[in-house]
Amino acid sequence: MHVTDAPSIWLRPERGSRGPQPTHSRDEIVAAAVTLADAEGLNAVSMRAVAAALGTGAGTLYRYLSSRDDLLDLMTDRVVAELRPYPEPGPDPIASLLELAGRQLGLYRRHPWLIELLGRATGIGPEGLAFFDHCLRVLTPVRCASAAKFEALAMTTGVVTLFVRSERSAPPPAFTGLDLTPYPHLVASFGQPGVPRADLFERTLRGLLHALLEEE
Amino acid sequence: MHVTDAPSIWLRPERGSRGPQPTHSRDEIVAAAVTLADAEGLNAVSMRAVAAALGTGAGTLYRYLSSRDDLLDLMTDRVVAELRPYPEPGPDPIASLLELAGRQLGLYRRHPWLIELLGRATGIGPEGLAFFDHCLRVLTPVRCASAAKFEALAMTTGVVTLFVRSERSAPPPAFTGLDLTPYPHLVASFGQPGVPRADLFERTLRGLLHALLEEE
DNA sequence: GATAAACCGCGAACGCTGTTTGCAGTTTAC
DNA sequence: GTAAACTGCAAACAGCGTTCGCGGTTTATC
Repeated sequence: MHVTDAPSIWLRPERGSRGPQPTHSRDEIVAAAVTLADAEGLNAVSMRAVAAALGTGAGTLYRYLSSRDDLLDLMTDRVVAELRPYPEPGPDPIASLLELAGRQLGLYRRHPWLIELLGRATGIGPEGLAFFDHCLRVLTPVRCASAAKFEALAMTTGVVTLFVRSERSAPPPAFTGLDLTPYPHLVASFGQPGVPRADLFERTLRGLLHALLEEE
Repeated sequence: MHVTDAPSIWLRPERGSRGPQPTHSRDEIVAAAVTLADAEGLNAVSMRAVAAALGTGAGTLYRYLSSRDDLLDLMTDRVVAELRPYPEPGPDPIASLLELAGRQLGLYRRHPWLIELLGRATGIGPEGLAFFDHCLRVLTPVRCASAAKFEALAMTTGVVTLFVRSERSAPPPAFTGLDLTPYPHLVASFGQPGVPRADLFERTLRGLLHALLEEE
């Protein structure tokens, strides 16, 4: 099995000391990539497209990054910085955590492509660690095992992404031409309009955190 | 804007009446693709690889499917059929729903690539509809709006995927070489080992469903 | 001050991807 | 019997991430 010895992008210096002054920078490249992703989605973030936005060729980017995955990691960390400044934790840890979850919700709404990137195992950067650290700080008064807090935070972030996903998923495609007789309960449920509740987000997370952070 | 008039793969007949008997079939192709995905992941499911597993060329597959997305939709519906036979609903709707969630958990564990496919807007097939319909049947005794049930079911499926994701995500990469002083709470949390609770799955879903299905 | 190592931008190329197209041969409907 | 519809197949196209080699530039070292 092959193991890449190349250090993570977070540890690699941007450039050495020798050589001509580079035309671009990691920050400029990542900013261009984020702009592209915000406008046209993750698929539009090809090395060639990002390079073209900077007026150069795809190969040039590899002077600053070692792969597209590195670029995605940097993009993630860049927008996660938008979660700052972290609000000072109040007396109620759950309420403070809900406020942080609300900030995440806004972040994912501004940058929908983030959702596709969260499934990756690799790539947690300084800003991601800082946010996680702040969440742990908020949870300090809660008396339960660290592992439970980890689980609760992971689940919270996950539920936030689920909400954004459900917001973005279009209404059901009307099932045109499909025989619905095998699905009687589904058909029956299309009676009442059912206005979605406004407090669904907070309600869900409260139920979740109550179950996961129960003191023992 | 361009709108594809091509009907969904579920409505298109497998073949017409004229012409020679085809060498392959949708089912055979989808089965080969699922085998490939189970063994080597979704990225290994290229049209060429699937075709090679069937001893033919990539172009041939387009006699049976109109795109790779169609293939992914068919793969999803095929494995969702593994959720059958649905257990007869018991007296407690929440308990019955938890049992169904457990079946989903097993399904996602057997076919991890399913998780990557659930984010897509398109592609709910007959088996997916049948499972959804059965969930609604289980929830019949619960007295709340249909929209709330929809939300609860979507959230349940989402939480199941979050669990599988967290199971598959490797332990933290040990942070080799990274300066951890900016993250004091994170470092402090690495004291107690914290054995993960076994009942986490059921506990989480109960808290969630209690919050979402509260009768009003 | 000269030399060598390291770095820059650039363009061409490699192997991979999903998809389209044209061709020859086969089966069925009218 | 003829025409339409279908089949398998191979080649080709455009796009992707990535690598490589080139000439030119900057810096560290002797």
